[in-house]
Amino acid sequence: MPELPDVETFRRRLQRHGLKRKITKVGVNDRRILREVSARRLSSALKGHKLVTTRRHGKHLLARIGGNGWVVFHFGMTGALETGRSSEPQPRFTRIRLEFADRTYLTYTSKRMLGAVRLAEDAEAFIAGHKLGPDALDRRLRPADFAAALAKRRGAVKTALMDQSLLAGMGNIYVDEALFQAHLHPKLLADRLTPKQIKRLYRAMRRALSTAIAHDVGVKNGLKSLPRGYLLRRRSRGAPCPRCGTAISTLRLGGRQTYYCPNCQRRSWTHARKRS
DNA sequence: TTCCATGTTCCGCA
DNA sequence: TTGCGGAACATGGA
Repeated sequence: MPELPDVETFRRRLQRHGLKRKITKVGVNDRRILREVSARRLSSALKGHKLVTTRRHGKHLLARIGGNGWVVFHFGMTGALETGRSSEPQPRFTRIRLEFADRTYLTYTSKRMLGAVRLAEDAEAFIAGHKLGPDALDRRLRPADFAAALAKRRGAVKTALMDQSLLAGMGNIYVDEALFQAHLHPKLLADRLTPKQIKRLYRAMRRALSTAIAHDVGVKNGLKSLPRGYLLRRRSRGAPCPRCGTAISTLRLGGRQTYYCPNCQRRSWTHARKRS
């Protein structure tokens, strides 16, 4: 599930239900999810302390520990953060569980175990160390920065947008949506987009991400709760394009299945450059 | 049973 | 050096 909008939803959940409560117990159900930290060290860093602030950068969620440092969550393809009362059963696939003094809990769940939980001394250093680009929704990211980043890329625009070192937060799903909204073929070359196309893409990307957050896509009905006109509501081959009715096509790009409308997202001359 | 999956990383090749 | 395809990771669900 987790791309930027989902992680933002988890952040808000943590902000609301996980801060300023004393952590009384740290349960590690499966230590394979831990990176560069032992279960014992994670526990001693958290136990007796409170989480005091949250922060999201791309698909990473960071929570500042009252004592010192940060706990950093990455969700892989199937991770989530859930909260509840201690009396309720814990969710399936719980890997890490924090018990709070007010008899509530926070769990990190992950079906496929592709995510990671770690500790970091400093948030900025963590972001820099993991070579993450600017957050895709960061207000400081201006269209000109976006254009400059794309201009440095040789390959397909879709591949560029998925590269977390260029831009943090976009994944397979939302890249498809942004390209669809911007009427751009996924295989257009990033460094050959016109200023107009880049502007369209920038707007479509920001709109798609903030719309998904506003619609609580990470919580409620998932992608089905997006407004009409969104490709993601029916992301399947042969489904009618929500704009023109043409059957949605697929292609494989960067190892991922890519959905697009062959009519709305026609290639133009900007793609025609051949590799030499 | 087989295939696919919203992420990341590493390897080999061109 | 850059970009890309493919595989691996691990496991549930269609």
